[in-house]
Amino acid sequence: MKEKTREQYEARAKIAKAMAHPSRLLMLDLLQKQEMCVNDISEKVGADQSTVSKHLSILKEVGLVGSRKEGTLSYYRVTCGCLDGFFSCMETVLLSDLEGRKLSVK
Amino acid sequence: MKEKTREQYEARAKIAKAMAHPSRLLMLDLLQKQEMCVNDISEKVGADQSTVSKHLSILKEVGLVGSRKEGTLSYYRVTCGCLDGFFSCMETVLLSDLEGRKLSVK
DNA sequence: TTCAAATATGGCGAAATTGCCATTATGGAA
DNA sequence: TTCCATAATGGCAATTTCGCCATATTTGAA
Repeated sequence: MKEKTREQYEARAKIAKAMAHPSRLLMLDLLQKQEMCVNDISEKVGADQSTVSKHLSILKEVGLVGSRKEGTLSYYRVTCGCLDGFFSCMETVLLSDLEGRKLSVK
Repeated sequence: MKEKTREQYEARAKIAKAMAHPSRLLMLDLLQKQEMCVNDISEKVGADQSTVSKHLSILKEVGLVGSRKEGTLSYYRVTCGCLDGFFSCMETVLLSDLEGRKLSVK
């Protein structure tokens, strides 16, 4: 696989977009540790239930989380096992960025 | 490190946002292989020079790329070594998402 | 069926993002 | 200096995202 198509980059961008929000990153962190229902997530995140529900549908849309119904409750969970690598890379970038700034500010 | 602050999630979200665009993902792919100047990137990406320049400043802002000047040229390059993990995780998500859809469509 | 709890969806204004054009730096050559 | 090539920045309209309210929808209990 050498050259990638525009479609492939758009598909990737959708995933990055889904993660490009503080609340959704928090949700991913939570849902990676344990399955949770919307109301509990809403409390943890501190946003309206409808807002959280929409965030969850965005994450689900790109396949980062899955859900199951139990009565009137919807339980969400992270479905992919590679998020830790994702996050640790972000931390690496943040740290190296700090060092870079120290240098550039002189 | 147990609980993360909102600031930490916002910092991560900035990085995810920087990657949340097809052209910027393509640029990261290019600049990971080799250093390039703005004009060459512009041609490869197929967008205006000013557009590319702004994209690059977004990537640089969060520390994903660095630059050096040589005469009137600005050479950009990827500064973090963990992007491959990033991208392969995205591919994993995309693939598992496909399988999931096969099931859900019945 | 009627009611209540949990979740999903519609809608809307506010805020952010996007991409091009035009303009402004910046640096090398004549 | 002037001219030219490269890159960065301002500005602006179009598009997208965001978050809440209000309203559906769904499911179980009474």
